[in-house]
Amino acid sequence: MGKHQNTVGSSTYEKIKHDIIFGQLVPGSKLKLEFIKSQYEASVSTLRETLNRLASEGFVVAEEQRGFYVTEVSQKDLIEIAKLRVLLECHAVKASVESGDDDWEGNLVAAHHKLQLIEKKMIAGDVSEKETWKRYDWEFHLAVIEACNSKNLLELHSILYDKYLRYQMLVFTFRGDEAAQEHHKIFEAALSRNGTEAARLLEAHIVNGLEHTLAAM
Amino acid sequence: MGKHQNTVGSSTYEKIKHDIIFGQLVPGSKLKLEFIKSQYEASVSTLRETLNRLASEGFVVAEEQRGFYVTEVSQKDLIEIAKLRVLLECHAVKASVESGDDDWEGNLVAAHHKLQLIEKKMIAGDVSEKETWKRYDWEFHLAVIEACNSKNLLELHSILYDKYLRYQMLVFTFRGDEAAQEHHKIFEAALSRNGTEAARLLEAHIVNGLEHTLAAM
DNA sequence: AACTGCAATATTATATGATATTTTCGCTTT
DNA sequence: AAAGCGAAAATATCATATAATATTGCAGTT
Repeated sequence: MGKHQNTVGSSTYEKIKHDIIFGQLVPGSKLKLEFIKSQYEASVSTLRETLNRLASEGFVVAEEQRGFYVTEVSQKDLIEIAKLRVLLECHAVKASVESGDDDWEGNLVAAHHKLQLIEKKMIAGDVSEKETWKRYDWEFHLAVIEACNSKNLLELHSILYDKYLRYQMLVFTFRGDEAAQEHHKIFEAALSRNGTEAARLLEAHIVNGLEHTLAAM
Repeated sequence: MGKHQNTVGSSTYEKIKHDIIFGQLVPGSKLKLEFIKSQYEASVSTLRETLNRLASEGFVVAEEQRGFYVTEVSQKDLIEIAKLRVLLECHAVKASVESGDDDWEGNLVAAHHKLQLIEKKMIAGDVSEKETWKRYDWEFHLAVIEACNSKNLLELHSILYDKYLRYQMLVFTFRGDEAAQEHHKIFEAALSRNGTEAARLLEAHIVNGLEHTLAAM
C-alpha cells in the first residue's frame, strides 16, 4: 500500500514549474515570497529551495537580493532552445536506434499508439485533454531516444523539452494532422532502425513546430 | 567603494561547488546538514538552498527525505560527459567562428596568450598554480565559443565543462606539452575562421583528455 | 513648478534557530 | 534470520529576526 508520500518541497516544485510552463505564472512577473507563500501554501524557506532549483534549470531568474522572477520569453530564446533541442535530440535518436533492444521497441510502439489516439481526438476537435496530449507527446519523444545510453543527455533533453513546451503552450494552437503525420514517420524510421532518416524527420518536426510557434508569437 | 557584497548563499554555493570539483568533498560521501553547517558556516536552510541548486546541476544528488550526497563518479559518466561536451562545444565553435567580430578575436588572442604563459610554467615543473591554470583553460575554451550567439548553449556548456573538469582534477596529472599544442592549433584554426577544422581539433583535444583521464582512473 | 539629493519609512529578501516529521539503527522477541 | 519496537539522528518545515532594497516625503536648488 504505502504510496510514497510527497514532501512539500517536491510538490511545490511540480506546481510552480507546471504553472510556469502552462503560463499561469506570466513571463517576467515577480515571484514575491509572501505572495507565492499564500498561493502555494508553503513556508518561505521551502519556496526558496524550490525557486533556487527552478533558477538553475532556467525557468526562474534569481537576482541577488532582489528576489525571483519568472524567466522572460523571446523569439531569440525560443530559436536557441529549438536549435539545441535539434542538436541533442537528433544526436540521441541516432544512438538510440543503434542500441535499442526489444524492450525499447515495445515501449516505443506503445508510446506511439497512445499518442496517435489522443491526436485523433484532438484533430476531431476535442481540446479538453491538453495535459494528456502533452504527456503522450513527451512520452513518445522520450521513448524514441531512451536507448541512447546517456543519462546525462536524457536529463539535458528533458529540461530543453520543457522549455520548448512552454513556448508551445504560450501560443497554444494545435498543429493537428501535420504533427501527427510527422510523429508517425519518425516512428516508422526509428522502428526500421534508420537513424539518419529518423534524425532528419525529427529535425523537420522540431523546426516546423518552431516556425508555427514563432508565427503565432 | 561598493564592490558587490555577496550573500551567504552565493558564497557557500561557490565554496561547495569548488570543493566538489577539486575533490575536497569526495564522490559518494554524504553531506550531513549539521556537518556542512559547521564546515561552511551557514544555517541549515541556506545550505539546503545551495544543495538544491547543486543537485539540479548534477554535482549533488538529493534523495528525498534522506539527504544529500556528492554525486558519484564513474567511467561511464565521464564518457557521457565528454561526448556531450564534444557535441555542444564543436557545434558552438562552428557558430562562433562564423559570427565572431573584432572584439571576439581580441578576447580570444588575450585568452590564448594567458593560457600559453601558464602552460609554459607548468611544463617547466611549477604546479603551484593549478587554480590559475584551470581558470585560464576555462577562459580560453569559453573565448573560442563565446560568439556562438546562444546564451542557452553557453550555459549548458559551462556546467558540462565543470563536470569534465572534476574528473580531470580527480586524477590530476597534467597532460603538458601535448595539450598546449592542441590549444595552439585550435586557436589558429579559430582565428583563421576555419570552423570545421577548429571543431575537428577540439574534438580530438577533448577525446585525448578523456583517454588520458580514463587511463588514470 | 520641476528637478535633485537626502533621510526616514516601508517593503522585501535573506538568514537563522526552533519545531515537527521521518528515517536509521540497535535491541528484543519470535 | 525476520519482524517489531523504541531511542537517537537526520531531514523537512516553519515562524521570526536581520539586512538589504525600494519608496516616499521633504528640503534645497534651478
